[in-house]
Amino acid sequence: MPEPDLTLFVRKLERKGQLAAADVEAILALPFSHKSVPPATYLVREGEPPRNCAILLSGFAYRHKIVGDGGRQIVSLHLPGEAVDLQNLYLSYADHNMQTLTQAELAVVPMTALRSLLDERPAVSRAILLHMLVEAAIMREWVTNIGRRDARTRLAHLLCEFAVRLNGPEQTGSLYEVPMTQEQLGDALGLTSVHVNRLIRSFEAEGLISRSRRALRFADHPALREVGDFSSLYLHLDDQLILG
Amino acid sequence: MPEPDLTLFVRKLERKGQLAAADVEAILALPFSHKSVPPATYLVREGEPPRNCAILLSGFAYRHKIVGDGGRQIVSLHLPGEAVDLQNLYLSYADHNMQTLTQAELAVVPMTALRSLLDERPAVSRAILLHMLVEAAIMREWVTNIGRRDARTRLAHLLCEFAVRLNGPEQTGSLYEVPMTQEQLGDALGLTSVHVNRLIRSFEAEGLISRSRRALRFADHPALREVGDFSSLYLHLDDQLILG
DNA sequence: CGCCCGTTTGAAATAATTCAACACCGGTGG
DNA sequence: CCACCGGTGTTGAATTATTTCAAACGGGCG
Repeated sequence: MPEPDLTLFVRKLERKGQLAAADVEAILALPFSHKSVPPATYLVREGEPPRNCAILLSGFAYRHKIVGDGGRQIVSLHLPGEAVDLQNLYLSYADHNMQTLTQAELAVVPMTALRSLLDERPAVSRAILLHMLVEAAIMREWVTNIGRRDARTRLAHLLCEFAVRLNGPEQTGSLYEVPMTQEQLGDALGLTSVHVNRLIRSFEAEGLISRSRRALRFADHPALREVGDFSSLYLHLDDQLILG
Repeated sequence: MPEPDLTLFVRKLERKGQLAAADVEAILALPFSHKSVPPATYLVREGEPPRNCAILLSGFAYRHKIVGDGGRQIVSLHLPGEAVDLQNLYLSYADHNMQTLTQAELAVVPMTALRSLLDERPAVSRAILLHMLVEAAIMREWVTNIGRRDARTRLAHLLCEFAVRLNGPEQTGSLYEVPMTQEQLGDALGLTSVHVNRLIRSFEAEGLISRSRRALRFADHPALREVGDFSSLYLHLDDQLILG
């Protein structure tokens, strides 16, 4: 196993805003401890004060909230390379839970180190801010997806988003693994697992997707985009940091 | 009419993070043009590159997206004192629309001026970042509200949120005006205006609220919070900026 | 006065949930 | 090696929340 480090995280930030060599070094010099955790590990619990910020070196994670009647809503999904607790950076307690979806490798960075990095390096601060803006844009799309699209469209939309975030915009017909159970998909979409199941089966019956165990293939990618009312603009993939 | 200025905006930022006198001065020195606009004025349109950032001196605004079948989803509401285009600060085009809800007074600040302010003043940058974190927290709650609560709970929740954001946490039984039509409420909640109407009437019949024209009184505030599964924690009202 | 936008109400239609049972699959222990 | 187990996926039938369609009402404003 390679010595774990933060290069993946740096690369994600660099893709957005241009960082000077000194900025990159400062990030890589961040103190962290390495951790490997099983699926369904809690990284943050609602109500906790955030002491650390976990960066996903590998594996997937999700953010969720529990409502009064026990229902669960997944509010975001996180891919390898993402810093998972940035949302708590300056807040005194977490308003949501964060849990791993799969087995995952983490770099756990003390919040204080992160905060002083941001104070000292405006370029890093801008890059992080831009990253948060994109996260917010994704959340706006989720609100829209859940609020105003029917179940079929909603699911197709999420599948498209996931594929694009994972493989970039041009993964026509590609194979990928959705690391979620149908119940988790339901919790992300505001649907029941039963209904998600029926929708998946009908996508399959219509030849939009094909499956083998948990892996999923976009049999007809353009059609699925169409069904999902999907456009990747909100992901701001090509957005570069605007300066001045 | 008083000479318009940015003190309300400053005060909102100050409530969160402590700003030095020099920071406050720098914000107040921001160049802006003053504008008074009627209800339903578009401040930003999806696809536009953001050149300016409007700050609401008075009046309300909302952010929304349009889906394929013509449906509209309101993704956030904005109160006087809020900077409305911060979400586009570093993005090259807007992924949503921004529209005034009521008649409004605006301070229109050039994006470039705002960006250089942030570069020069880390404290302001932190305060803005904290403000964005709170906005994100609200959006997580909206996703949860729309995705996992039934229509009745959902509406009660939104009414509670609005009351607290407007008047602070202790406005028991207070009178306030919801500046939205029932159709707009529906678009914010992922419901139809017809259904919103029925819910409002039933709240009224149960003595939870009372109305006179557009104004609304929380006749039984604790009960409405209960119905709405509402807790104000996610608004992070008492959160102070954490340093170091 | 009359018009228009927003509200109100009812009845019929439908999308999605609920409940319940069963099948499948990979993993574990006998 | 097989048997069993728990979690996940699959399917059907009945129920329900919400939408749709349509019509009427009300009040503020030109």
